[in-house]
This record gives sequence, structure tokens and C-alpha cells, in this order.
Amino acid sequence: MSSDRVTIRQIAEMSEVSVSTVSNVLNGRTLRMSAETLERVRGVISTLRYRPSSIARGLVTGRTATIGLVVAEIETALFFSAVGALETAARAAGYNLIVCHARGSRDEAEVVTVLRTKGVDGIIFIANSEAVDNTHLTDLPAAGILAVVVNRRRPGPEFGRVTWNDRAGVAGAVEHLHDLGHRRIAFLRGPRSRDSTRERAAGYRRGLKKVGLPYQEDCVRLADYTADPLTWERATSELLDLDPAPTAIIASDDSVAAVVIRTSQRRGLSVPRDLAVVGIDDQMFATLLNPPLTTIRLPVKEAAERALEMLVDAIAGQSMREVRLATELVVRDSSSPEPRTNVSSPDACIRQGRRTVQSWKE
Amino acid sequence: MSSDRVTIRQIAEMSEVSVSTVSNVLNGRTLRMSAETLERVRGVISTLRYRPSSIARGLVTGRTATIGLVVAEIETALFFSAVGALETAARAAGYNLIVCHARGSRDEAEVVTVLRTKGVDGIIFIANSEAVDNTHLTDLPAAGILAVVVNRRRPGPEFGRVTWNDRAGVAGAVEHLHDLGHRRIAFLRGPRSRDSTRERAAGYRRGLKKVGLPYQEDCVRLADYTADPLTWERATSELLDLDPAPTAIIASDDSVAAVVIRTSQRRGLSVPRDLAVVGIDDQMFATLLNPPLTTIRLPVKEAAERALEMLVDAIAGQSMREVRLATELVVRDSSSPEPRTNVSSPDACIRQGRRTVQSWKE
DNA sequence: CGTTGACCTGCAAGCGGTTGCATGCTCTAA
DNA sequence: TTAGAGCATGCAACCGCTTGCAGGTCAACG
Repeated sequence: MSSDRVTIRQIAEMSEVSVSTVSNVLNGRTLRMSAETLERVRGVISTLRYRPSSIARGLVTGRTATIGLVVAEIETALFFSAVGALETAARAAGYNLIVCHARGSRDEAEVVTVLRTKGVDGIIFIANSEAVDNTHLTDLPAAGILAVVVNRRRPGPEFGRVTWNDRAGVAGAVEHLHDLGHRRIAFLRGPRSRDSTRERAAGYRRGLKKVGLPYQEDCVRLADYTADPLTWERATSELLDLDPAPTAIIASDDSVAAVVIRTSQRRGLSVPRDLAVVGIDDQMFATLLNPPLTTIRLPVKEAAERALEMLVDAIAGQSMREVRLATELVVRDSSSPEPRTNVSSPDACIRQGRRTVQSWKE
Repeated sequence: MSSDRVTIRQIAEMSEVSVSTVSNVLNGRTLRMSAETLERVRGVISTLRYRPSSIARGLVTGRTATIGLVVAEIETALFFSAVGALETAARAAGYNLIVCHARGSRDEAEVVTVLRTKGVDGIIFIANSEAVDNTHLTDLPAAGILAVVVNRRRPGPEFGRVTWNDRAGVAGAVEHLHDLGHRRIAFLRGPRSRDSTRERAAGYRRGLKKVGLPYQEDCVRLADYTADPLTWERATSELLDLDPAPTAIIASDDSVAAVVIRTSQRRGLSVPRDLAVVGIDDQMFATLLNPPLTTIRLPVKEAAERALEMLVDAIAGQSMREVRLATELVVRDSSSPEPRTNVSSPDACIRQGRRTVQSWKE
């Protein structure tokens, strides 16, 4: 296919030097080289638009300038921003990304072996759940594969790790709602299979404790964001049927929050006047809802960048680290303190434009 | 790094055969081979978990089983689904994806050269705009690089191409709204820089013509989905201020549609009773809005699959094709014929669950 | 004038595979 | 008994590039 691909040999011939000299030019080993030769070789390279085959180079150096990205559950819109951020950061650092989507850990094991045959310089695993089987990863360090896990349990100290603080995020949301005067704050939890769910539940409890509210069993319901939205609707209705009904709901994620808003509006409630709603993720559409959604932003993008940075450092010989990032509460109208009318006004626009941000670290 | 990577040589030694024999086993050239040898080699391979380096193999065969994916404006959530679909399809066909995000055509040119050094077997370009500069692509065929473009102008007949029918989609939406009784249907167009915008505008005109409605200049406004949502809000307000105001709006995309819904609701209008709203894209959140959004679904996922299929066929020696896919109108409540109340009812749930789908091809 | 460095450049081996063709073996038939 | 067919395996070149080290040139120095 690559019929007439330019090779280093051709460059050498045309510049009337040896292949090694060209290689030296390419790799900056140019210290002890006559300016004349250097210039000549460079000239030929640029006129022929020669780019050395990174695959041949990789074969001998063991470096391919490629890193593998293994994403679990790529459908989750949230993780797309991570992929984008990762790609940007990687390219800035001179790397390319082989992106693989793993469905389940068996699949992941297979993906990893493929990635190894491709000679990637390292692998980043990004999951939306910490509760993943890691057994197939434990032999990576022995094989000399560098790896960083994001939002996921760490298979061993040879792995880099980036997480974010779900617990503090939810606790902060509870505080925020308490500040607004809410005294009965409900919590929709995600599926138990995820560690983050546990963390968030812990954050909910902690937040309540901190502001001095009792933990009430009936205010916690399951709303599995991987399940059918109808189930979220039902969970919301159950909460709203309580007596006294909660005046605020923290939802499993932004999608669930959207349905919470819709469900309560259909019951004739006004958000935030009758019910405050807080989401988790800060997905792109959060700002487009009516009302715009207050939500806990997960630092997915930053996590991606830190993971890449860590991996690149590791390739350069440094040892792996563990980083925990802060989440932030982005306050929008769905938890606005003042009741909103449904009528547009200049004032409303301004209020909508405003955005308050608060961060929580451990 | 890959300190003790197993090589074909080791396998050869342990099986007491030559390297070539192992290679023959690996590549299925096993016809004239004694069953005993075959089994022995296979045994060693599997006990040592040997996987041949695809990079070394690529060097000699010229095939890397890797294809490049160049995505323009990766932030667009819509295209993430394409990436996911592409990855799935690629892996099923035995390929991996190097994903690159190109911002602008200069960047794209650079990405392409990098991809070439990595020895990709082909490249898929996917853009959310047909109006991209293609000059830097025209030399790809000469270099023996196979390429498929998605939703984008075709640089030449050597390129594969997959598009979808924006025009018919919008025309169909107009028909749908007309069927519901709407006689004044507004259209929010996207930025002029995109071919799709022109196509959609043409579809709008054609739809009007088909149902016998006049084209009214004042019913068309710009709502650039890459711009600030406040501008969408303003465009919506301008439409609603008209006298007579339109009773239906086709929005530039789903995000814009969400804002249209919000804006009209804030003015005290009820969707769809007072105003029908149709989006474009069928993004994930369309179904979560209040009311759920009727939208023109673009076959992004299918396009990705067709593009991959075409590329794989081309690698196998077939020539490129051009495919145009149908769009479908997904009817949800935002254009429901019957007025909706804001009060929940069992009936409402059922109606919400329903989904009507209609397809338009050229 | 012979040596010695400093300074450039090229040789050749090797990375981990693939592949055309030669080689050696076994077995059958003349 | 032996040539030839047929089969199983190995040889060696090659893919495009890197790199340690040898080798060659030239000016200055003793």
C-alpha cells in the first residue's frame, strides 16, 4: 500500500551520507556534525517531506510514543470529555492514544494483551466505577507496562492512581442545601455495585451530621442511573409522597436529576421554590435544563490530565503517585435560595448567567 | 521496559523448531505441517502466553491492524457515540483505533502525517461539518493511504464517503408538524459555515412547499449551536414576539431545543400545547427533558459502522463507495398532538414511553 | 615529520518478526 | 537398489530504523 514511502535510506543516498548520519540528524545527535552536512541532510528531509516510521523506530527503541486508553462503559457521556481531554494532553506531550472500550473485565484482559502487542508505552484505565476486577492487571508491572488507573481501585503501588472526592462533594451539597434552609434532604443513590455510590452515601451521612440533621432512612432511595428512567421517576414519586416530603433531593447523577425535575414539575411543584434539586457530574446539558441544574462537578477532565502527566513522568523514570482531586458544587437555579417565578425577566437572565462554585477536598 | 518480553525466538527454541516454523504456525500456514509439530509449537505458545509483536509484524507486512480516526470538534457529544460505535466495530474486525482530535485543518494535516508514521492501515475522518478544507488530504491516495470521510465533502473518488440526509430529515419534521395542524412553523438555523445548515434550510423550504405553506423570512433565525445559549434564548424570544407567533419551532439541535423549551416555558407557554418543539441529533438527554423532545435522529452510529466496513473492504482490495443514510424523526411529547397537562397521570407515563419513528431517505 | 587529539562519518549488528526458496527426509514405484 | 515425488522444516534476506564503536581526516604540536 504505502507504495513509495520515503525511507531513511533514500534520504541518505540523496544527501550523500550514510543512513546513520541521517538517523543522527533525526534524533538530535547533532553535536559533532559539520554544519554543512547537517544542513544538507535537513534540506533533503524537508524537501522530500520525510517522516521516519515511528513503528520501525519503536521496534528498536521499545518506545512507540503511543499510549493505550482503556475506557469502561464508554457510553457514559461523562467519560467522553475525559477521552477528549486525554487526547489533547497526550498529543501535547507527543503521544497518540489507542482507545479501547472494555465491557467487563474479561474483555479488558483481552484489550490489554492487544495493547501490549502494539507496544504501547503505558496504559491508562478509566472507569466510572471503582468496583472492577483488577486481577488481570496485577502482572502488568512485572511485564514492564506502566499503568495509571482513574476512578478505580489501585491494583498495586506500581500503578498510578487518580480519584476524586465523591464523599466531600455530596457532603458539601448537603451543607449547601442546609444553608438554603432545607431541613429534609433526600438522597437518590446509584447502584450498590459502585464504590462511588458508597462514597456518596457516606458523604450524605457526613453532611447531615455536620449540619446537625438526623439521618432518615426513608429519605434514601435507589435510582440506578444505568437503569430505565421510569424507575427514577418512581423513586422520585415515592420521595414526594412522603409526609413530610423532602424539600430537596440530591440525585444519583445529572440524568436522574433531570427526571427528578420533570417528575416534580408534573406533580405541580416548582423547582426550586417547592423542591431544590442537585445533580452529580455537571454534564453539558445541566445548564440547559429548566431550571438550570445545580450539580456536583466531577473533575473528569483534570483527572485525565493528571493521569497522563503521571504516566509521562513514569515513562521518564519517575515513580507513580496517587492523586485525589476535589469536586466542586456548581450552584445554578435548581437550588436557588429565592423562589423563582415562571415569568422571564431581565433579572432572571442575570441570575441564570451567574454561577457559584465551591470546592471540596478531603 | 518490556524487560523479558517473550519473542518468537524463544518459542522456537523451546519447541525445538525454527523461527520460521513458529511464524508459519502463527500465520496459519499450517497445511503441510506435521500434526505433532503443530501441537508442540501451539503448546509452548499458549503456556508462555506468547503474543507476537504486532509492531514488528507491521514493519515487514506493512499492515498494523490499526486504523486512524480523526475527529473534528470532539467536544460535540454527538460524536462520542460515533467514536464508541467505531471502536466496537473496529475491534470486531480485528482493528484498533488511534483516535485523534483535530481542531482546524492545519492541525488535521499534522495529525495525518503522524498517523502515517504510525503505519495505520487507513484513516476515517469524521466531522460535524462538511465545510472543511480538504486540500491536505488529496495526496493521501497517491501515498497509498485508504481513507473514508463521514459527513464531509469527498476529496476525491478514491475516498469512501458516508453522509446522512439532513434535508429530508428537516423536510420530514415540517410535514410532521403540519400534520399536527401547525401552520406557522419557525426554523432556527445553525451557523452558515456548515454545509449541513444549508441542507437543513433547504429541507425546511422543501417541507413547506410540499405541504403548501409559504416560506416566511421572519420565521427563520440564527441560533448558532456553537455560540452562547443566551443567543439562542434571544432568537427564541424574537420568534415568540412575532405576530402571529409561530406555533412550532424546529431548533438547530437538541441543545438549542432545550433552551427553546425553557424560554417558552418561562414566558408562560406550555410545550407542546402552545408551542411544538423539534430538535436535531437525538442526544441522550433529549428523552429526559420536560417534555421529552421530538427530534431528528442523525444516524451517527450507523454511519460509523458503514465507514469502518467500507474501510475494511478497501483494505481487502475493494474499491470505495459512497453511502447516504436516512435520518429519522423520533416523535416524543414536545410535539405531541394532544395538549398535555402538567399533572402526572398513569396515562402520561404511558404516553411518554411511546415512541414513534419515521425515516426519510432521499 | 611523525604523533596526537579532536572531530566527523560510516560499519555492522540488531530489534522481532515474515517469507521465498532451498534443503533434507521419507516413501513409493520402477 | 535407486531416482523422484512429496512433504516438513530451516536458511537467510529483508522490513526501516537505532546505536556502539571503529575508522578516517586534518590541524596543531613536539
